[in-house]
Amino acid sequence: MAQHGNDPERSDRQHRRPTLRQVAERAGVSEITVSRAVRGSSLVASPLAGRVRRVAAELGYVPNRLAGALAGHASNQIAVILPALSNIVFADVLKGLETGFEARGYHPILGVSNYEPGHEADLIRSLLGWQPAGLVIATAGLTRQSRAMLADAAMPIVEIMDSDIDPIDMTVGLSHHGAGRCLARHLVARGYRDFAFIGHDLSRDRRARARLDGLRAELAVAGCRLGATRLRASASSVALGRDMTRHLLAGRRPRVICYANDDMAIGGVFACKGAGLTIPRDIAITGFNGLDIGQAMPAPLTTIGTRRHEIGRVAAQRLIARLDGEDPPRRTDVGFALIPGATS
Amino acid sequence: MAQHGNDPERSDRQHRRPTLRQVAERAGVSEITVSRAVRGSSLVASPLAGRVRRVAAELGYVPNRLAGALAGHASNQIAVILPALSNIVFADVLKGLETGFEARGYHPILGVSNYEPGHEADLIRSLLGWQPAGLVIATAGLTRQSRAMLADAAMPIVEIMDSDIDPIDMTVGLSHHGAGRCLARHLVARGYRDFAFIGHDLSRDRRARARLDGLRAELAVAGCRLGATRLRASASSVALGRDMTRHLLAGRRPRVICYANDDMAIGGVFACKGAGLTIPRDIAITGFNGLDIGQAMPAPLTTIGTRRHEIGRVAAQRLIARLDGEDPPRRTDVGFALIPGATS
DNA sequence: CTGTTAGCGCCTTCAC
DNA sequence: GTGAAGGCGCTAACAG
Repeated sequence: MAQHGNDPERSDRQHRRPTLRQVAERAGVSEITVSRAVRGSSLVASPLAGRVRRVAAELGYVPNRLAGALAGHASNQIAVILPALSNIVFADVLKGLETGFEARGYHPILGVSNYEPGHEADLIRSLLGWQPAGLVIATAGLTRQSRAMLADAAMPIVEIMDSDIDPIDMTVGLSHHGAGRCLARHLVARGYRDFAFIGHDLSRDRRARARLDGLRAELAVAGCRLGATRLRASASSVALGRDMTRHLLAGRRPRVICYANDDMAIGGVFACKGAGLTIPRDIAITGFNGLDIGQAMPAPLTTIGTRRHEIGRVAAQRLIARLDGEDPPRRTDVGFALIPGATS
Repeated sequence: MAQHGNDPERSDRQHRRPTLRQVAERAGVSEITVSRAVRGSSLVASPLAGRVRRVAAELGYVPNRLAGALAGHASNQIAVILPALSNIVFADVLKGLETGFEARGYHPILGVSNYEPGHEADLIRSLLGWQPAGLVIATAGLTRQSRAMLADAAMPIVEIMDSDIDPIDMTVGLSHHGAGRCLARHLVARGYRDFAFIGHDLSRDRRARARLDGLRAELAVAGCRLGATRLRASASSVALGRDMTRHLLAGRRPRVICYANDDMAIGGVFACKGAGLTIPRDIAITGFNGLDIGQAMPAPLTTIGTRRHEIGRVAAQRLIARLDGEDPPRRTDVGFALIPGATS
């Protein structure tokens, strides 16, 4: 009946997609043979496989992966939980993840925690329900419950961004505390002694907090003090960095201002220039991340370069390695690099 | 036997998660009752429902959504296909989508096409296999095949970013051609006559191409000509904008340089300043997108502001409306806004 | 190499 | 209100 491929029941966006059975009937073979042919199993004779695949293509057959994963105990979805998407950092990481996973046919299911541990817990529960093959998370602060769910999940888990933690399963990232210390040493070595800090809400962003702690610790070692430390409870941005810097400059001017990240530091550069200051003669400025834009400025920003895409790529690789039965390292430090720049 | 909740078979990350059946047995009811209780159906007496839910929680029961979606013909995943994640634009859109969907319990499954139509087609096929409840796509250039798959898919589809297209189902975006024309009119009205254009690879980015076409068309109307049009086949970035501008300035200097987007325009600002030019006295510069950083610069960028988060949010809303049986508009133009700035 | 049988875990439909 | 039967579409395991 469906001989001439013109099905009268085809009512626009309502008709059901063909299943294995339809293809099997049309090709005159069993369902399992179609299943094998479509998946490229070598258990089907080549000519037959070719014919079956042709029929499948004609019918526009698309395998139902829900059913496949349920029956085969193997989803190729990966849960990915990030704290934010508002700056380019996590977009870079996500791109790295996507690149690494995509090449092997895995697809990310995305959740964004907004740096809220409670919400993060909900996301974990919710995404685990899809029985993903693995989970990648840049934590916002795991609750006890979150930790229990992850410890219980029978799948590879990669905690990304921070290599200082003791991972539930694996971690890929860098030492934020170390990055803060590295920056401090650099600045002290250049002779700076009088520091201030400007950042966004660090109670939620633990990694930014670790950088500040590292900075402060190393300055203490050098006998310096971190002076004014201004934090504002809002998302980081260029405009915020600029405005907070203006306020800071209204008071006593420090010799160096360290910022929580490049975005804010760039705002700081604008504010200082606007105040008629020459960088780094009158004031030095540092950021964190090594964003393209900071390095493209007339005076490239002094900052710590991070390998965000690499973190994503390697995290994907580690997770896949585990799925392939290998035994990848529990902890991977992708490192960071001081970028001297010209603002200090 | 599992009386005291201490299962000896619990070998770290190997044990199977409890299913409806386990919960049912433990609670002394049928599976379907547990199913109903867990989903909050009113078909279960309150006290019973409470007890069942308590048992489920004790056992750490997490519903298998794969099975749920397969049996119930309703996944709550949404396929999202974007051309890139390398600049903040699509990260903003994705955040908007995530926000809109998350509130209703939908989760995005992400694919990135890298502006490759062939890859985009693969992604569509692949993601449709998960039987998502809907699909959101910022197209890279639909192939005939892609178009057929989408037209055939029995689900709401939102094509985002561009409102000029004739959508397969729905569209949410803005008129890029209109944005180009708007910018041209603004510049002509301010008396500019001598234009150049700098952009990245527009053969792949059709929307950027549409902006250029609109700009050119409107300039023609005003009797002006778009002079040097430099395009380079690589991803857009601040550094690329800066370098291409340096090259351009080595030749005849135009009165205005329009850039494909803000990133490149910011690079242009840096290059012009580096060349000792005063903006806008010696040369005017325009971008596209209205990024935070462009507006935080000492001289805010002349640009077209786009509502990226809004596009994502509204796209999610439209898609959900359709799932709720409503009849949302086929075409939604979220508009754009000329930002006069101080660089022209 | 190909096919048959028996589920995966859940939900719809229909009895009670 | 609660439950029993059957099936969603696919694949593992085994049979031929």
